[in-house]
Amino acid sequence: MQTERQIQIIEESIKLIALKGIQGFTIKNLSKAIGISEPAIYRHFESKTAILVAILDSFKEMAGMMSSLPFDEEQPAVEKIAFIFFRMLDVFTEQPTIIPIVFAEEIFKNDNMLKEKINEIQNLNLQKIETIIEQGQEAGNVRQDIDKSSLAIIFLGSFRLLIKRWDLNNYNFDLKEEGTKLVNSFKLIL
Amino acid sequence: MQTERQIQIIEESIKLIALKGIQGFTIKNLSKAIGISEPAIYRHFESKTAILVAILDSFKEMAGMMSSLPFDEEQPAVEKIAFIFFRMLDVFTEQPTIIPIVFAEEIFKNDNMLKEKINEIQNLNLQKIETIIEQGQEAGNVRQDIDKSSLAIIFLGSFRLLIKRWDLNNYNFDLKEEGTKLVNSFKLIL
DNA sequence: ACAAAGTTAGTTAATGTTCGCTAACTTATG
DNA sequence: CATAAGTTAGCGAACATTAACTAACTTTGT
Repeated sequence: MQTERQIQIIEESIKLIALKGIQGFTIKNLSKAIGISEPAIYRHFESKTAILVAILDSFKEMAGMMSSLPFDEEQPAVEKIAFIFFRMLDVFTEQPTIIPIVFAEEIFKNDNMLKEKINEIQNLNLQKIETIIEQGQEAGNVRQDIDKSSLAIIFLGSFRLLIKRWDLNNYNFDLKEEGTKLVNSFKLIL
Repeated sequence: MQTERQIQIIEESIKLIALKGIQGFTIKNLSKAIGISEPAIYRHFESKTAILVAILDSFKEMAGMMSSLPFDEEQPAVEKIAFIFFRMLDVFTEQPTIIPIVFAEEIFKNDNMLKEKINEIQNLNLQKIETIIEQGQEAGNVRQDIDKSSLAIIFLGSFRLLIKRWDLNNYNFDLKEEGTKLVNSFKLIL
């Protein structure tokens, strides 16, 4: 369980990284953002790395929730995939600060444990989509001339690029609109 | 024009960033990798930022070359796009160290000028592909029910994800093989 | 009921290390 | 002999973290 202060530290850390990059994520900047002294941070996390671990764990939890959505098996793959992506669009529009972290694995290249965690999260998402496509191909509602793994990479990859561009261009277009356009393209492709 | 030493510094910097992340890119690490003292670096670049600028400029030059390939106008869009992606596959297999930099804009979030440069490079690539698709749609050899911008994002996005995964998984699969598979899927989609 | 003991969450001051970078000097080269 | 390219020594600033202490609560023993 996390205390209120711990949650606050995690949230401010995410904001800091989103805004200033991993190099701007210092205990000094963090404590300033929260309004307590630097050593006070260490009453709630034993190290800076521990904060990063907590951030990634919260992301993993989120990814886990996303990938364990209880779908009606009868539903065509197109619908399931559209549902997942729309859900993600909601999450990112509500909390745009997580984008640079979720999609920037290189940030954690320093630490092997963190790198592993990021990789796990990515695989979780990719596999979920692959499974849905597989089921669709078996049920005959998804084209079979393209491999399920290729289709999964195509969907997730293009979705990631769209979201990253939205972030990089200071949210200057309507993500939900463009996202819907993209997902509709997915429907035409499947 | 760049001296031999400057080129060496740029190359070692890229390697360092690829291996240790932006936080591992320090003048100390750099000078150690090259085998000279720290102040000697400053005989060749006036600051650390100047090195990063030189790196991005070399990438931009590369992207410019890629996007100014003289295509036979008669050629169908599929062929042009396949050609570009195969070319990129070659570049990345030869120099895998550039991957984490080319595809990790967040690294440069600190500095606005660097951020701009990265954005420019990305737009260059995206626009080139969009133009090719547009020509293909006009010539009637590309489907018209999906917007050219969506198609461009789909191709570039999935390609990026594939390459990033190759990097993140320590090059443990055959990139050219998987890349060819993906490009063949593009052909089926177009 | 109440004082002693312990916990929590903060403070200021200071630790050793690393950062990018500079000054002053030396060596190698044409 | 002048210039380019290196050296050693050291700068101030920032880094993550620790030490020592304190005020405000909570728990415990009688």
